[in-house]
Amino acid sequence: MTVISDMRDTASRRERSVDRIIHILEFLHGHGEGIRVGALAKALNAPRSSTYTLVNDLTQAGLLEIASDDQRIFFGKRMYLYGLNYIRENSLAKRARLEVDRLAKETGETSEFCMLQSGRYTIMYMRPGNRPFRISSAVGLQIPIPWTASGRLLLAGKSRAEIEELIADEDLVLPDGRRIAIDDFIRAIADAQRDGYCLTKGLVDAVTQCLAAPIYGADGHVEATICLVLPVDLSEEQLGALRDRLLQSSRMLSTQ
Amino acid sequence: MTVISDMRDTASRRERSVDRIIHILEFLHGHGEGIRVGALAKALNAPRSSTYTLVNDLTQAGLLEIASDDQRIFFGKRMYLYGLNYIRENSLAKRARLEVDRLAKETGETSEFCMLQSGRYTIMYMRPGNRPFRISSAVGLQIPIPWTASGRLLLAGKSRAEIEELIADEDLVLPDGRRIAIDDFIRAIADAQRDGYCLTKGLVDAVTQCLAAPIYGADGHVEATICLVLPVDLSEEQLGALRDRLLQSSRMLSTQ
DNA sequence: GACGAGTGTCCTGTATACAAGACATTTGTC
DNA sequence: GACAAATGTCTTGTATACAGGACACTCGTC
Repeated sequence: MTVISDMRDTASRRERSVDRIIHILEFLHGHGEGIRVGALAKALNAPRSSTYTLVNDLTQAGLLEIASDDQRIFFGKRMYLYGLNYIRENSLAKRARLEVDRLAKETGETSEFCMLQSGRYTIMYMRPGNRPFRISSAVGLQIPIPWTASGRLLLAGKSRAEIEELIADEDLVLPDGRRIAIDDFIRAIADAQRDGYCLTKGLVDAVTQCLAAPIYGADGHVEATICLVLPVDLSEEQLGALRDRLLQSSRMLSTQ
Repeated sequence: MTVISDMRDTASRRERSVDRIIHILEFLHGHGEGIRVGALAKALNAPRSSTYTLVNDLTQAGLLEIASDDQRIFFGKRMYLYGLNYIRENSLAKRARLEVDRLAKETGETSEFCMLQSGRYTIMYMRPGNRPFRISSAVGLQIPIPWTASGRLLLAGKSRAEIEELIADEDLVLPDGRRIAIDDFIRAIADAQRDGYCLTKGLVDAVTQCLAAPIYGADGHVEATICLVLPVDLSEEQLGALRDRLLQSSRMLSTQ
């Protein structure tokens, strides 16, 4: 039965609106900007009429909004408000947010709280430091796992096969065009697991290094990370002090 | 036809899952904390079996999460990530966020960006100031409109009937038990509209005053507000300077 | 001004998603 | 340890939500 249902052509069959909604939201998230309803239907390979009614319903509920100028639809105010509930009430997120604020204040450096969600790496919360840095507005965006120190920690404990399965080939290419060898990457994951932290230099850009520490869940696996975004030209002592402070936060958040 | 459909008993009829989903999310937002599936179904007067399948679908999609300890469901990570898209991409929200950060930095005072959504007042974004204040974590929560200076501006231009319609009776009662007379409230709205800003003292608590300025939309109505949360014991000059600075932000955000 | 491509709305038949209810477990209380 | 009140899963029939397609508009483009 499952075999048949898995095999049948998914292209054109009646679909529940729940699934349609989930697909719409996931598409918009990946797309990153507004899209007209017609184009949305085409992109999802969904019937136009159904898409129109669904989008209208979601828009009326405020989950989506239609740009008044070009009629493109995108996430709405309500979606934002609903989402805030998560970061406010979720136990780990709540504690992590406070700790990131504290860490940024004490060290003066940009601090972040990061997680993996369905194989994608995301900065969940960030507090900028005192340095006159470019403000990265990457909060909430999906970032290739190999680009980050946190990513190496989050994959700790996974087998080579799992890792290869999880990492898309193009994600191994850095913004400047360099390519990370998969063997180096897997070695870095093992190192990070052994050391209990991870430091990466000049990955996303040449002037920053990233120092990340794991946050362990109840079952002992790495549930999230907390990390510092630093300039590359720090002394060994400075870096060591920051690492000790970061590991303190890491332990604090790991112990339930 | 519409009359009949409006009149029929809404309690027990087949409902589309879109509507069920919207009701679930809206309920959770109002409820403010997790709830078991059974209780959710009862609260929404929805069939248990449908509620289970829907909640399971939404949980698998990450829009909802089930607390591992007591099986309560609440908003999930994905919902948060989707919501971040709004604040990142929405034109007004994007500009307002930057301006709030700038305002907080320049003045050293807690600054907020507020909106009305389906008759409820909400702090959309906040940046705390330098004062050792209690941090209000009311971002994203629904707050009674009469408790706030921004609320008075957001109702500008509405008729008495509309205002009475919009304000629930219990919302006129302040946290300390005092009750705002509806006539005073309506007068305050007119004053705020005339002055182009609004100052309220000791409404939510005795030691703070709130200074709010309107952000006008393309059609000339008050679309949002930007405001400062201040201690009550400021001098006239200090207050005047802050007001001028705030009105500058207000104009900046109003002009598309 | 004819044409193709797109948008948004409405109608209709039927495949199927939903509601109801049964069942096996778990949980808490006396 | 008996009982009531939950939870979570599964099956089934039928009311209806969805897909398809038609229609009337609005664009640009040649």
